[in-house]
Amino acid sequence: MKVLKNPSRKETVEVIQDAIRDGELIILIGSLRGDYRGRASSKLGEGERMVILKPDGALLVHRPYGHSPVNWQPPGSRFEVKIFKNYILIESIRGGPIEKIMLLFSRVDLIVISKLKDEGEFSLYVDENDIRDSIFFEPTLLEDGFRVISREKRLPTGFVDLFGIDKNNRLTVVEIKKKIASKESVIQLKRYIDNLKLDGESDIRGILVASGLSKGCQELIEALGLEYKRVYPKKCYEILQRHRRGDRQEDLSRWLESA
Amino acid sequence: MKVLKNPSRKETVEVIQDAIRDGELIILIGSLRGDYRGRASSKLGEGERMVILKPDGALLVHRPYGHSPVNWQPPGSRFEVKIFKNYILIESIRGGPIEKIMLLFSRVDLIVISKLKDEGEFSLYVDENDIRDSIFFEPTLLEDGFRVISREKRLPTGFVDLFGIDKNNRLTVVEIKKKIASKESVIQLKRYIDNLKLDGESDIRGILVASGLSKGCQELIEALGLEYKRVYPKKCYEILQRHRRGDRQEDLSRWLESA
DNA sequence: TGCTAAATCTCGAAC
DNA sequence: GTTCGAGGTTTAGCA
Repeated sequence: MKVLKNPSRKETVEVIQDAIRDGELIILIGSLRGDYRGRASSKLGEGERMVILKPDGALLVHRPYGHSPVNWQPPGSRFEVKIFKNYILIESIRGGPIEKIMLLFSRVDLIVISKLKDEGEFSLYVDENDIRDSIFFEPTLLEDGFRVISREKRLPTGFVDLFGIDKNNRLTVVEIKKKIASKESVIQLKRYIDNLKLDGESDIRGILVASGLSKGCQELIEALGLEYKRVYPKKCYEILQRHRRGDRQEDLSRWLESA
Repeated sequence: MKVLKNPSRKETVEVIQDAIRDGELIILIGSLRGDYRGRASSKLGEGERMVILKPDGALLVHRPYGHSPVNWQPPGSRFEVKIFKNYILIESIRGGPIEKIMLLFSRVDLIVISKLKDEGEFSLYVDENDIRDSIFFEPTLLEDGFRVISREKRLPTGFVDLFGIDKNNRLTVVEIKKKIASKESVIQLKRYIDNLKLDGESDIRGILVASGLSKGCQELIEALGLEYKRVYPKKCYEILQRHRRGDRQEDLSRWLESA
């Protein structure tokens, strides 16, 4: 971690160039003007802002207010830093579509250089239980006329996520995957159905529920006489909010332990 | 500008609370976990990130990569900072829709507090000169059959943006505003026309060009016998791109002088 | 205030 | 690499 207050122009350029080479995050605070040319075009007059240069090439210019950066460049862009007259000039060039941002600092008040190590997992929260429960609460999410018999039904080869009856009174087995379902999931669903058939049931539907299918899954599903139903995490979450309104007491200590 | 390296927990809380009260921008670098509940729900595991708290209530959690913040809160949210066990806890609550972010810092490496003064103008696509030039290049943008006589014609009371002749050979004065035109603009246009009438001209059209009118302007325009033509910044930009293709050579020095 | 349409949308996955 | 779809989309413009 390196912090420089009121650095000289020479210092500024050197430190930034070094940091870019070393893959570090750079934060600048100072007074600058901005110019952008690309898909659109914009001009930004002189003012005090913070500028972030990320190791992956992303660039952000943030004013002291607002959610969104006033100017930016996506990851993959290339930085150039140099002294231009009495200014520090930072350019960011993107390759396709060709776009260019120029930032002209009349003053740099602060530079922060920092190598951030961030491997924490991020999950937009809908896990398989949530999807299962949202179908339980609103079966039309899966199909009109579907009725749930049980959640988490035990079979010799594992647990069936959902077990129910469709509007034509056919037994239906539902396998749920959070994101993209693999062929493995399809085969597992088939295995459950075969299991139940050995138990004497004959006419059983199998539905794979997921927010997507990996390559070749659709063909396999059809070949095995199964079905696929896409569900949207966002929609599931909305259903859960409607039905779980009461019991959503968040406990900070529990979060601490779980994470 | 205040910079604290490896502040104590007590120090951290105090400094942040003071900065929030004083309407300052806060930058934090440290290791943290995050939790979000609202329209959706997300969990973010431990990792090193930068967190920005803006005076207007906006919150941004940025990983060392990517354009978008991994967690955020829009302006208008309320911050709370406190010590929780061995952690620093920052909460941000939004009022509608009700959303909440919890950030749990296991370590704060750096705090930067800064009052940024930023009144620079931001213009996307075009400024008034650009609109004027795009009408010059493609007069049909204003009206079929319109011909430009001069840009920036001087009058006793100021500069007329555009001066020309319409398809019926009537003299036409054009006043250009970039965004929403105010009543002041309408009155100014009327003043120009009265000026020209004193010079002997009798039949003069006045057209106000803008991308919108403020409340009550339309009535005033009609009352004074003037006209309004809406132009779209994006459309102007496309016209300029077509006509300025050759001389788009950007000259840094010129930018410096113009801004 | 609530809806609709555009965005320098971004981001990720499929083709 | 290009295209397509979803998003805590965000944001601006209007009714």
